Amino acid sequence: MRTAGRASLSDVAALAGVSVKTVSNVVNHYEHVSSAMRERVQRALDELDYRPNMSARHLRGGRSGLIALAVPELDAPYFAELCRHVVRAAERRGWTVLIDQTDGMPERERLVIAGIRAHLIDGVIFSPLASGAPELAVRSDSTPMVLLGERVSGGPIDHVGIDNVAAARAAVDHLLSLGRVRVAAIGKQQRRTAVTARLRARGYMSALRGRGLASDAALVMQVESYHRSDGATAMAALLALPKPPDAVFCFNDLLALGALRTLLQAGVRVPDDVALIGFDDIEESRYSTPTLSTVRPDKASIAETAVALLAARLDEGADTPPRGVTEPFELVPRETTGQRADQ
Amino acid sequence: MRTAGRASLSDVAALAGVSVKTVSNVVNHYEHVSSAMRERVQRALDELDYRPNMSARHLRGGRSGLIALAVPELDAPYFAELCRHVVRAAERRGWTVLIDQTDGMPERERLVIAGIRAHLIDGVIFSPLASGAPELAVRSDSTPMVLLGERVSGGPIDHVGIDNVAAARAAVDHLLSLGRVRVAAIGKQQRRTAVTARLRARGYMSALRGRGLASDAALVMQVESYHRSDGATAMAALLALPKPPDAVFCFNDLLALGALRTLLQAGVRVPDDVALIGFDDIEESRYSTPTLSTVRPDKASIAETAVALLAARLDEGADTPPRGVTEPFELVPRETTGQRADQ
DNA sequence: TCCACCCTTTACAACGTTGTAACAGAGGCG
DNA sequence: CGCCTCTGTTACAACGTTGTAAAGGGTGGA
Repeated sequence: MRTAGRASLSDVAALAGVSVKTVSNVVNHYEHVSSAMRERVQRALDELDYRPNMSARHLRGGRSGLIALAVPELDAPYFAELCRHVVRAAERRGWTVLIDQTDGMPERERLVIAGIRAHLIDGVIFSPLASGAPELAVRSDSTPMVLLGERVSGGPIDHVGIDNVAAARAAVDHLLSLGRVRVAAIGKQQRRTAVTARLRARGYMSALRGRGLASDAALVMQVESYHRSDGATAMAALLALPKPPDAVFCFNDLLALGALRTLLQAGVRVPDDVALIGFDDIEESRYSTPTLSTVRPDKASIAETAVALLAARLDEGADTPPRGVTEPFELVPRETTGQRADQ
Repeated sequence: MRTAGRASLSDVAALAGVSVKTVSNVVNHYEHVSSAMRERVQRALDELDYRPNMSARHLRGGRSGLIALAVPELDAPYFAELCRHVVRAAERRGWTVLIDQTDGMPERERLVIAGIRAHLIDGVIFSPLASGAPELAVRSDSTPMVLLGERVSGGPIDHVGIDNVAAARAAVDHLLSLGRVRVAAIGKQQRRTAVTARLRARGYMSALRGRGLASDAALVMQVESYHRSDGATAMAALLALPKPPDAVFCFNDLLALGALRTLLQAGVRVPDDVALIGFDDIEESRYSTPTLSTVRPDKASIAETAVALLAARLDEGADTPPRGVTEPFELVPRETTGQRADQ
């Protein structure tokens, strides 16, 4: 037990006085091994503290037991929470997760799409930010990939996501149901590839139309990225308007929490003067004051489905048609839309 | 370019009509290859979209290019932010990071210590929660390991951390400098292995003594873990005391943000009635209302040092004496200790 | 008694890569 | 002209593992 885990099957075989294959059979719980032999080999295994060499197994067997999770930022709470679930779900299937952090940079995402880790990973779960259908369509690498987020139309790639239009509509409709009439939105994006932003914007417009309200372009704030600081800045701009909004829908919780900070600092009462709702239901939203209303996608379920799709794809090969799964979401009213404090 | 990345060196060699080793030489930019040959091989490489097989390289060369980061929880903001930095620092050295999530469970940490990933990773960066010196002392696996956190006395393991006693003392002293006289602490732990908690408690006591104040056991709150909910619960208990505190030092920011929620919900004014300070400086602390005073360890520097120590250990082997690095920290006063709003 | 079958163990090859050594050929020098 | 050195290319082996096939020995039925 003292020696380091550097012994190979042949070392163990030599010590036990048997063939390499017999040791391998014991390690892999092959059925037809006499119990005497099993015991003898096991003693040698223990004495040398044998650990299988994963690279050799992979080389022989073709699978590495590794999957990659490629996300923009690990420290964005939504992705941190998602990552936790993915690691757990992967673990249940005997997979280990390695991390690719793209920062949403086109070049980094291009590498993920091109399969920079081919021959290392069995598959990749990819949450694109800067890449859309065109970038994904030219993908030549054959490593199984599951996309998180929107469906890439026509692409042969499995994906899992939620109905962003419906979810955004539900959020905005919740604000409208409070009687608010000037509902702003924070989170519009310039980039062509920002599909999710576009869908949530569409849901926002749809909710307004549904109540017969005209939309006001001045109330739709564009942001560079989806951090607290972007939300804070956008909210400040909204407050500076001649006719500021009486409610704000933020495309994610971080934006909303940044906006909340600006509102409270400016002495605006939330929700009395301005109601607020976010998107993602990160843990933090349950502890802000006031607590943040939001839309909750089922992250555990998304993670589990993504890993399951990867597993299925791995078993089937690339021939079966791509699958798309839409996971449910839930409206979570809290104090920023007038809910009582009991969470 | 169409075909998937499944071609091997020998496929390329066959296409180019040369030996396998020549292709290998081209791939590895070996010096003595004629430019005509180089070009011919490159064409074949491109045509077949060759990607090196990492497992084969690892098997041959002994290194995998993978390191593990073993942390309790990825979705605790401190670890999420740290993880981001570790991934970046590793990337700079050509390493990929895979994640082990221990949940702070003894059994899971035992596996990390035992080297569950031996022969897969080149090294591991480990942030233990449930394991102390005894558990680490019996480590038999020889995979290089860098500990995040406290020094394991006498152990042969590199580590990087901060001076927790001094940092906690600085935090509490900051509260005392505001004239507070009943300073509570949230974050004490029962478990023997909770070294960090013990050191921060020691810093707390030391700061009180430094100002000639007696410590009151009723003001030191024990918690199960370091989540927002633990902080909220502990704060509620403190408020229920006959003589509640006028300041609270929380052993991390999450506890503090939970406590803050309880305070505000109870109508306590912060910092007027109760001042509050946390530890970690997670991004969230800059956006709560009021913003949270805290102690900032240099996470980027901790991550970089950890990876550098791993690299050094990998080059040197296990023979050189273990290194310990203490990274600096910084007191960050914000609104919960009366700082103005300009962050 | 012989053959067929099963149980147990083994030898061999192959996965893809690269270090080592070796080879052929060209050029320089005595 | 022969030896040496250098360039460019190659064959081979080995990293550790496991599937395949095959061998030795035993058992049971015909």
